[in-house]
Amino acid sequence: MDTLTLPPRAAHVGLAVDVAAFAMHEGTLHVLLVQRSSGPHAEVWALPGGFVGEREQLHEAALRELREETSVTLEPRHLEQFYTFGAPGRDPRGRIVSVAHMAVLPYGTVEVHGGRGVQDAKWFPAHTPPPLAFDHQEILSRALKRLQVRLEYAQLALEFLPETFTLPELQEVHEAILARKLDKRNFRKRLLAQGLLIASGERRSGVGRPAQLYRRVKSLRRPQL
Amino acid sequence: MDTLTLPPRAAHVGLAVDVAAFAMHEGTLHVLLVQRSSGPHAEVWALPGGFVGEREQLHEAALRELREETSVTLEPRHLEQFYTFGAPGRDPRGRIVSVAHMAVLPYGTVEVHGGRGVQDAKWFPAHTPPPLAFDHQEILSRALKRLQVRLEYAQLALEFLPETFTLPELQEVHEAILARKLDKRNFRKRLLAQGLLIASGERRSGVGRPAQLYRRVKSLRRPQL
DNA sequence: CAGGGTAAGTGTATCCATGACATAAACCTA
DNA sequence: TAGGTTTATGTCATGGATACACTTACCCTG
Repeated sequence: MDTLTLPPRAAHVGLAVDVAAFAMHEGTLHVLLVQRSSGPHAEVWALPGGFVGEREQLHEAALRELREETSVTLEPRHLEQFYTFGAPGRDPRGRIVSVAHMAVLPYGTVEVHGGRGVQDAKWFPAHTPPPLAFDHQEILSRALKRLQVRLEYAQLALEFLPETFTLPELQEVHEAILARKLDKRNFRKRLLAQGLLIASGERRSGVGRPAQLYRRVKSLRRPQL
Repeated sequence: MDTLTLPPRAAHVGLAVDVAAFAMHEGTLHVLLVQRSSGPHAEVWALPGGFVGEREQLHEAALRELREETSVTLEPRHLEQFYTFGAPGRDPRGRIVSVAHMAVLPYGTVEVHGGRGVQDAKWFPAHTPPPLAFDHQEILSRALKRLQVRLEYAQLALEFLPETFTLPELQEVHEAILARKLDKRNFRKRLLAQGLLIASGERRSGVGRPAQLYRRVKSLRRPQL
């Protein structure tokens, strides 16, 4: 019983991770997808993912697959396991169980190209993705729901933005995730009341009145990851 | 690519389930534990659990292990996957990843005895368990937290009780899970306002004024399981 | 059968968070 | 300098949560 001794019926269960990685792009929430080049569902778009190494943490596997398949180099600002999908038959190759993760990449991280085993990698609008391989549509739906829930704790929305940002920009992030419009005045009230933001120097010279720039406060308490 | 072809480095990852099963007993929240009879951590108490079969749903494996190891025959009123633990080294036998589940058993389900591979099975106070094998203390802590969160949706507390129950009994369940006292009047107000309970005939002749009996309303909408 | 013990049951006032809503201020450009 | 465009701001009504003390109903015992 010292080295691994599994019952024979359990020996062929494969363990994988899949990652729904989100980022803001032109005011819309986007999700990172890869186009499969081989295996089942070739040519079809799918969430980045793959098998977990023998000595690998689950979240490490998620990060590795994200980098290998999409050439995204930046560290995700947030990475969170949210559900494990294990229905028999979800993968035609055999019994494969996938620990699904939700990730947030900072604004503007959109330069991706296919890597190992995939022919392309691109951002798609998260609420209206193309047809997806396997049960990835369900995984994506659950990831979106989790993202929306996490938004209540409000810290997470900041991870989509650069270090300094305006309140309208932050509101745009919330609206893109929730897929609905919010009231400007109430949004400001609520966000500023939380005391997570501090103002700095003015900026944003575009059209109309310039907007105040904010940055996030030091970080009083860390949310449960 | 038709039969399972995994990269060699992933071949020896074992997939297991563990179950934190809760029930009310004498006014205290209890968790069901088994005493291991062999393997690592023999003699030590642990959450019921074991390996997932090749053609088995995850929640089916959880139910099966619960029955096999503890002789609990009743259906859990609630079963929910809540986190997957996969740190290398969490099990000395090798790389074993465990999909952890939280279950609620109805009130009074206390007749258990050890089954396959365990020498005993007993209920313990959930907030003050004995030393546990592997990382089961952490799994139990997370299960408790999830149970507390689910309490907000308030349906779940009813699953701990028999079909008819009094408001003080329901309050006792909430207090046992949250590990703090609640105000009687506010509790009634809140619970009755939800419209999930309907009164029936009076009863409960014990000491003091008799308490009104309630039962849960049909079930308007099913919570996400 | 009366009084004491015990637990169930009830109402009000306050506070805080949320949502609806319209106008003024700052900058840019033509 | 006038018009366009976007940021910024305050009030009122509503609903939910919290704090808090006394009355009612039944049982048991003397």
